[in-house]
Amino acid sequence: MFQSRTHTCGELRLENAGQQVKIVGWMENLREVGSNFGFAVVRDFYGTTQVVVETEEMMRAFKAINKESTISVEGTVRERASKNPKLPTGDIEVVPDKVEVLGRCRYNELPFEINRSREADEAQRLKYRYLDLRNPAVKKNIILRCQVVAALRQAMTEHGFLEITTPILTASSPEGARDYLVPARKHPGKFYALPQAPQQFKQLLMTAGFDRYFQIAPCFRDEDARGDRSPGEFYQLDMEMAFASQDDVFAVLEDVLPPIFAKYGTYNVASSAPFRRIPYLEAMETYGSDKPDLRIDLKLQDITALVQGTEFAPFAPGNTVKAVAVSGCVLTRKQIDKLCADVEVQSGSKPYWFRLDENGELVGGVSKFLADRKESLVEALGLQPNTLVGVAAGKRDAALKTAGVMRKMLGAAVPGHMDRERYEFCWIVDFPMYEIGEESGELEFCHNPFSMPAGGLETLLKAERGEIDPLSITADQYDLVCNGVELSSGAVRNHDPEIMIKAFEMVRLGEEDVKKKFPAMYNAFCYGAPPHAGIAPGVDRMVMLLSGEESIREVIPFPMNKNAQDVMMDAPSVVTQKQLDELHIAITAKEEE
RNA sequence: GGCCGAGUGGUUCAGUCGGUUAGAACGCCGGCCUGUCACGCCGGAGGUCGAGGGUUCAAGUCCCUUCUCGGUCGCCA
Repeated sequence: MFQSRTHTCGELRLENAGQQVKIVGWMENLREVGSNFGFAVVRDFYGTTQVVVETEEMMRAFKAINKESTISVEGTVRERASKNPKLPTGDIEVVPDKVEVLGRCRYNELPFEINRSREADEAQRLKYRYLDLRNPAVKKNIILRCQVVAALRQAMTEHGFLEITTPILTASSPEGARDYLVPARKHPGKFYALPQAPQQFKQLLMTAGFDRYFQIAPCFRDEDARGDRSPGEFYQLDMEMAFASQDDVFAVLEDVLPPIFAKYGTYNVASSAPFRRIPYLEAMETYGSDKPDLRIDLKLQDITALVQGTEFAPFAPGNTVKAVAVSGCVLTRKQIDKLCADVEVQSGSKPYWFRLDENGELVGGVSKFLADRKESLVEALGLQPNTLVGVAAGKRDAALKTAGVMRKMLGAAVPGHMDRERYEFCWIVDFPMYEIGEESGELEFCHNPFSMPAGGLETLLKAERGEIDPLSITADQYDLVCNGVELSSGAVRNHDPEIMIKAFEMVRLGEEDVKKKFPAMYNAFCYGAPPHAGIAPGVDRMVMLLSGEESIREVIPFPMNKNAQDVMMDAPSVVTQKQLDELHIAITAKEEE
């Protein structure tokens, strides 16, 4: 029977010298320094401890153990003859009198070296995630995640929020992303869906009279992955407040997040309340993005009027032309070309540039088309010698996007324009309620139909009477952005069935559609609902920002790969015909196995 | 689904203009070594160059097809 350890591998210090101890863990390494003399390293969750091997018998015992086997070592703590100041346990070693294998590693060659697993092929890391996670450098992100989640729970609880769990098996929702469907055995032909978010449940909780709700909520969406978006499932700090305004929601997060970012983040500096609020249209106009990185000091300027009448086709009338001027530009011609190529990949449109050189001459890129209007450009953009000007031209949306990508890349590439070592939060507010759909060419909801239109029913009635442009209606909807990462979307909800129906009528839908699409919520709101508002910051993305990782998979304990496969568990996988029969499922087409 | 990149011993990579027996580091195995801590030194094993087809006297290298992985866009309120 296993007898417990007396100490962990991170625990022993000089004052333990002379004590009889038992440590357990994985055998990380055996360094043979002499004949029948060497050092074994034992690693557990808490750290590593050196075991000194000085007898022929012990050397034989240790050499017989494959690395990464779990072992127990009983022996005496001794002060080291040569200490290692880099290790917490570097002052001592354990002189063993008994070593025992607890779980043998049957392989003497591993898929990768544990301490270098981060350099290994990602497919291998995911397949052997339990080995990858033995690496302290990999494990630390998961530990950070636990600490952040615990801190969020504590802070939300202290603010009077109740954590309430909501169903995982629920109804398919017609809005937003693709659902994960679960066939219902007892109801042939019918399906549950995994929730894309607890959106409707939390609004129902408000209607039920819970004043402040939160949940570290799993969300499921069947959409393709990104570097910062894991396929399949992710976690949100989902929250909702009754009898609350936009300001109330902002106040809570402005109170909850900065201390956690400052404490657990790589940078230790976070914006303090209140965060900057930037209207959506202003963000697009000034930063070319609805998730601007405010650590970069560059802003976009509109030069459409200034470039009229040039020979350059992209500057032709009807196109929008945006510029971003970067002073003190040290980039070489080659670096500029590379950067432009990267911008084109990310934005989908080709960017242009010109430069005011050291002598104040207009040179490079599209400068030859602009020579005749140098003065006005220099004045309008406030150009100093040695300034690079990135230019984006095209249809308004595309030009803004391209200029925004360029702003981000130039800010990162040219020294002096980005203060990296901080967390810079902002709210993006006043999102448009409606847009003209690209396919339909008609008015559609821009984001989600649950948001309260600014001004409520009155605004919608004005639009209906033709007194205002429906496209000018904004929603009480907001995004939380940090360092160019969209952490979260939230809104003041539309809790009034009358306004809800009117909002739907604007897009040629009506009461029946509302009832059909959101029966529970519509019915509930007919029984008296409180005005309420909420938000749901992504936990994975927060931990990503805090850890400084570029890939979201580094902060998820068991991530799926890009194609939404779990290569460790082999999911998704085929199931038996019996299971299919019980679920009334027939496979109509299947790839060859 | 589109575009870009990658795929070479267990792992990470190099491989020039198509030309001798495909190299290195780490890991593994064996030997030496009494204070290492990424221990060191000597030696050794280990490769269908992702798969299939083509061009050629000759293909890791060039062409076509395909698979896998990553990035990106579409998509994701």
